Amino acid sequence: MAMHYLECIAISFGKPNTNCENSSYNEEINLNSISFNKLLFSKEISEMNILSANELTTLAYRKVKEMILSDELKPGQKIVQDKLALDLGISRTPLRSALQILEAEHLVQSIPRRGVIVRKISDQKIVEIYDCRIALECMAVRNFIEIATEKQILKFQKFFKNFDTEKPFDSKTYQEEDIKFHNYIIENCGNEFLTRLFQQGNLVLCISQIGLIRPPSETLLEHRAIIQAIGDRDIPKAVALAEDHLEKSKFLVMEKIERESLRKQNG
Amino acid sequence: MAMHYLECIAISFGKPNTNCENSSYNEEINLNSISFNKLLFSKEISEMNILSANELTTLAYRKVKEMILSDELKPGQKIVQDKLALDLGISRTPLRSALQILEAEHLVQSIPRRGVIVRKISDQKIVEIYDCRIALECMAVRNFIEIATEKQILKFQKFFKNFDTEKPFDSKTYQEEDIKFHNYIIENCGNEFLTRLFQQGNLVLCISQIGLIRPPSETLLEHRAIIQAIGDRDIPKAVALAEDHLEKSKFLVMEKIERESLRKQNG
DNA sequence: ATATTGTATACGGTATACAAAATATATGCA
DNA sequence: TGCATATATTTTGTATACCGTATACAATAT
Repeated sequence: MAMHYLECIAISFGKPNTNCENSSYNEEINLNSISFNKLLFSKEISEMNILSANELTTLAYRKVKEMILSDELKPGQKIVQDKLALDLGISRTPLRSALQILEAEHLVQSIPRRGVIVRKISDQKIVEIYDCRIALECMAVRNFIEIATEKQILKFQKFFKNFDTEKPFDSKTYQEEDIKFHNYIIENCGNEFLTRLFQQGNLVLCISQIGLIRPPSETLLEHRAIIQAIGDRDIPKAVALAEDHLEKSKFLVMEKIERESLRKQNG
Repeated sequence: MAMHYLECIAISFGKPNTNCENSSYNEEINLNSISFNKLLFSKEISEMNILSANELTTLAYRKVKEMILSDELKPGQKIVQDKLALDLGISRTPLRSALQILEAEHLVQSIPRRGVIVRKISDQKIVEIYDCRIALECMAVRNFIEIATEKQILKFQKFFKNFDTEKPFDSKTYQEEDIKFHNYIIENCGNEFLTRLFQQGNLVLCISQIGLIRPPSETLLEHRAIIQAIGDRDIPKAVALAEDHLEKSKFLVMEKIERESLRKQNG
């Protein structure tokens, strides 16, 4: 049963005289018309070079994702495709494509013949995500130290330079820096698959959605300590610090769950 | 700028008198008409309760995924949507939806206005996936031992019961058992997010695609040792064994990369 | 007053139609 | 014959139409 589409091997891709010559097809696309939420969509974390540029699909994907992560579309809320498509100025087809992707990312749930609703990221899920991050980021720190060039280390040491415990700073900017900091390690540890896994599962973004878990005064010192240990290429110390850093935030979320569980019991 | 679709909160879901009463919407759907590749699509690993039952989309998703993982659709090959849709007996719309999902899973790459091609999973990627699996599965083993009930342990100890080093056995069946074994730990360690991450990233399936890396005679003993250690609830030992088990396979793939790299240099 | 059934409407899922783009083919010219 | 340009064909991406199902609401029965 030889299927006839098996014959259509792609041999002519990347030919000269196309607008894709000599470039990776993973290149990102720019849709300047959309104004991004800087925090949630900082270049490092979600230019989503995973995705291709089905222009309107990409537009819808980004916009809807932004709406979900910024709580403009609320958990449990049903997304009425006609209305949302109208609002975005596109037809339902690309919107539905975008929703398929968001469903694969688990940000949205499709119920057959009912529609698509926004998923809720429970605190329990946040704890679970933290456990995954701890496992993966510790691995990333280890590998990063092993393979990082001096140049990479130097660039890494620039993180949080502009933040000072003395004078107050914008917490949104701080959170953005936090995201970039963690992503830098992930993206430079020599494991491309890891980067993709983080993007696919929104491991960083999902947690960021609930805002800062601990005050910068606390985490800034930890970040600095991690930077120091990595600069010294002290693997055991860096891994321990990174683990502790995430573990502490996770613990706070666990405490919150505990508190709310007790409150429920006591009425 | 209050958007009008914000008002359409889904409140009436799960009403009685519908055919969805009292049931989770995550329930799986059965499309008996499709014959699955048992190995690649064993119930445990990919009934994909993540996905909703857009019936034809789901059908296309499964079928195309199976075709990719079984090498019926080969890496680099272009998927001509018209032809494939015709072959599957559906229109391009649900096929395209399926391809969107597969792209999010990175099994396929979409190039704007050119088409969709099947991605190649390089040996280098396999190594990267192994690193992620080592980090995550060690965490899973630890948590599984901590929370597993006696019943779960007992069920777990049944794995590989029917395999004997003395008499030969079907390697496909063995690989299937291997997949189930690893998935059992992942799915019972109390971290639902982890399960999803494995499904989303195809962490187990991608590696299985290249077939058995080491002979069962070797891995069977390791599997048994892990089972033993978990049965004893010996966390350090179990984690060490699990890590070693994966690390050994990873090492073989790394050696293969090395060999091929040398062969290339020497012509 | 409450429950039940029937009907209207809204909405989701799929197929199809159409336009834009890319690839393949043909034509003309050196 | 070989290359450049023009034309035809294929194929993708988007919009829209259609159909079936789910929900809402009203009318009727209990």
